[in-house]
Amino acid sequence: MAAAGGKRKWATPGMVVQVRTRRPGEDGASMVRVGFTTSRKIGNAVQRNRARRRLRACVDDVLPGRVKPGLDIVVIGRLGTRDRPFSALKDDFVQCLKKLDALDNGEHGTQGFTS
RNA sequence: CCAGACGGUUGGAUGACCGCGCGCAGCACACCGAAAGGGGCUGUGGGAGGAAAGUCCGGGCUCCACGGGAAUACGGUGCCGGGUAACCCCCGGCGAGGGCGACCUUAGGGAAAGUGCCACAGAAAGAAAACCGCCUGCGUUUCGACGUAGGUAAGGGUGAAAGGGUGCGGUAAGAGCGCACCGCUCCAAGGGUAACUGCGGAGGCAAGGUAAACCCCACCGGGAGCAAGACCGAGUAGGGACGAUCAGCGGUUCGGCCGCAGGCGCAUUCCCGCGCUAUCGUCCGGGUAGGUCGCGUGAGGCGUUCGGCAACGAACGUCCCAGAUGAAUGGUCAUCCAUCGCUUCGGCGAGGACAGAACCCGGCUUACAGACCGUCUGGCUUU
RNA sequence: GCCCCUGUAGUUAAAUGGUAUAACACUUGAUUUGUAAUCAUGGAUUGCGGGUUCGAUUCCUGCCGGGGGCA
Repeated sequence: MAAAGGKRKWATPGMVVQVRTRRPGEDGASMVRVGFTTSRKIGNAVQRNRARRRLRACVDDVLPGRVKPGLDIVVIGRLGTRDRPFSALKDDFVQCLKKLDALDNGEHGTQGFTS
């Protein structure tokens, strides 16, 4: 919720991404946490689940080792999430991270993330 | 070959890698939690439907209520026979209606038990009825007709519907008044388990429609639903028991034991009455969050044989086949199979119907790209 | 998942089985120099599809949409 309320977000046809940097005092300062949101606009329960799974698969593909630690990321599904080709979906995600200045050029291992 | 009717099957296939939740086996950690309980890794097994949908019927199961029976009320069902655990379901038949036909549709008991309704129009909407018309008698007459007493349902007009239809005879005019044919009602041989059918006979024809209007008759029905229900069980706030301490006044057998006062509640004001009264500790019980079970061997699937026109039943063999709970089936790739578009006929591109289990079964209804199989009807052509 | 309620003009509501009615809003016209007010005027497949009936908003039935409740 804190991430969703923040100002840092970017939208593409495949998804909307919101980012928040955790304060030092919070738990898991070195981890990246990812949350997914799929609203009823997308369709019924099965269509929402499928959109959510596609987003999760996309994040699992892209994320490891490329994102600054200590971030909370919220990925929101849109109508396009269901039918968009997977490679385009990945491109969307990378573009979002770039625009939100979340990509990490240095060496950080993947400390794990929860969703 | 064209057009059509009915029934059934299927609901993309194979493989690879990475994931998801569940079962089983093994291993490890003592990781989360107060507890109940949950979790990690590895291997392995299987993981949506014919409608899983709508929640419209019928059951199982669970809790609640209930001594038995009957009646009433309310709700449902409603041709006959069969099937089934049961049904508003299914099968077979009957009647009625539709179609050239294959075939389809059908809430289809009772209208001489009673009540209601049938708007508008029309004279009249039900044991009826004379508006126009037709005919007869009498009276008047300006010879056109008018008045009056009757007869008459053939004609006109109204309506969804006007109390058989057509023709001939008959008559003052008419009329089942008589006759023929058709229809109808009643009796009824024979057939059929029955619904029903009906050889034959009788009757001049009565009894309009509506019961998905009230109703009558027969039969059936207790209520709620897995968010049912059962077990384990924090914290907080109530409840109970025990112990300790304190009180505005008085008493005291020194026990929160008794009385008074005060406060609060019994809708409100006064009087009376009734009930409860503070703090701390320990224990007990109900119960909430949370957790576990319920939860999948079942009216079960498949196959063969037998009985039955069929629905279905029986016997034998064989198989174990989803179980989530902020809720698992996904992602990517390759080859093929349908489909569509472009095509220089080599290919290229797009792209997969309706739809997603939530306690479980039997039905119904609704949605559905296509593909395949079988039976039958009508028409055309050829032999 | 289960259980209820509801659907009529643009909106809010009526209507014994018998021409779908009213208010507000809207369209068009009249009145006015113009506006308001006033007068006239038009607009509904009764959510959709079947059935019963001579006739259905009403009765029966199947779908569709909207709203509410149950731990």
